[in-house]
Amino acid sequence: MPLREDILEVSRTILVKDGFGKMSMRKIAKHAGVSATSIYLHFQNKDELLLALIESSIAKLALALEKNLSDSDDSITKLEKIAQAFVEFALNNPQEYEIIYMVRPEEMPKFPKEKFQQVRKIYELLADIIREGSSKGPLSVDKPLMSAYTLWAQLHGVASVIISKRLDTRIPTGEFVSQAVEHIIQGFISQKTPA
Amino acid sequence: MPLREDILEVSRTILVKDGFGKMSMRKIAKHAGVSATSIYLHFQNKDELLLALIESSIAKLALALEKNLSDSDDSITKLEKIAQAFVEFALNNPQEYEIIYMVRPEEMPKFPKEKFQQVRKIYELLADIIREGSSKGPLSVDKPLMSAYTLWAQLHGVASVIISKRLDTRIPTGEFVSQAVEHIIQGFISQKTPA
DNA sequence: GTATTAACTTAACACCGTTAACCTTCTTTT
DNA sequence: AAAAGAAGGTTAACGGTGTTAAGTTAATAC
Repeated sequence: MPLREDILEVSRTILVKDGFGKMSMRKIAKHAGVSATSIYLHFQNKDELLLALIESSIAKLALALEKNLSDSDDSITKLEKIAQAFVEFALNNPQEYEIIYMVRPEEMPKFPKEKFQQVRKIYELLADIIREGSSKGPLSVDKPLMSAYTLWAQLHGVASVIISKRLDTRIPTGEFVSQAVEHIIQGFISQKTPA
Repeated sequence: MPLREDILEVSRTILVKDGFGKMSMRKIAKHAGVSATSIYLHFQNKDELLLALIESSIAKLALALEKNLSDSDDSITKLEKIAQAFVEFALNNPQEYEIIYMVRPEEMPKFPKEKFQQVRKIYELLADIIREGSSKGPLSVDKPLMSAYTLWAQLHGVASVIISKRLDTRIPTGEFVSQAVEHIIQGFISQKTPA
């Protein structure tokens, strides 16, 4: 009785094991013990299936970030921990991270914007910390939401560079991550020099 | 008489116009007035063709960056200009930028590492500026090459977030880019607060 | 003038996402 | 109990993909 959830689970397994490129409808069907066309009874098309996978991966990422939040920490420590957790999640779950942030837009032309709402929760989480650190802490920031996006883009850059194997082999990954994360967080603390 | 160069040119046109996902061997062949299999006389497979395209796109990017270099500028201005040029190139040539930095590794399993050497020139260019600014300027950096990678990863993050349409619709792109770039460069100028 | 090589061809293989049409089986309605 | 419908499944097929094998044609080299 392979239903929606079974298909999703099988897909997730294949995605994590073989990556998005190898995740075909026929392969999913075979692993679910069902014909390929059956999937279309539960999902409109592959994009919709992918979307469902993205949603669950986003939830997983959000959870991983929140797990590293402690009320007793000051804003900077919070940012540091979250930044570290973000990159760690990406490196430990490259296939899932990839579909969250790296699937190319022209491959999913009708990607519904409202489904990305879930990701916004992550930005709002970042923005909240930044806002907190900005009011009663040492963070010098005037537009928290925009800064949250900047932070996120920076972290994404670090993660994606490693995942897509674009890091120079001379540079050790671990060292790069910790230096980059430290540098990025530092950028939020520093006083601006007047122009 | 479509030879290697002709195929490359046709491929480049299709890539820029329709994107990587739509760039099929058969389509290239049709536009080159040749059978699909002919391409395999000049390129081992699609990955190799793609690699050649990546190389030429990298050269184009390197040129775009160098064009914005002026000896009369101080290190910070140089970094600012290059950073701006980097993101601008990405946004103005999204398809080419995508294949340079966003093509997933599992789609090109046998990607020869030494071919990425060309990209290194770009890092070295960044590293040189950082090194210069570190010795006789206000940049506080101890590992120039690693810092170059950090800078590049951050810029890539900003570019890729926009190209892959992951930027919140509430945030205006232009403003985001300029604020993010400014913030990133600022991060290289700032004094480190002692741990 | 034979041999080699470069450039090309068609036919085919094994995949892909997706659709159409059809078949069960179980549940609900009359 | 009979009819209707929904839920879950099927096979066959369309048009696409990258790629390989085998064969052709034309020029160039000895």
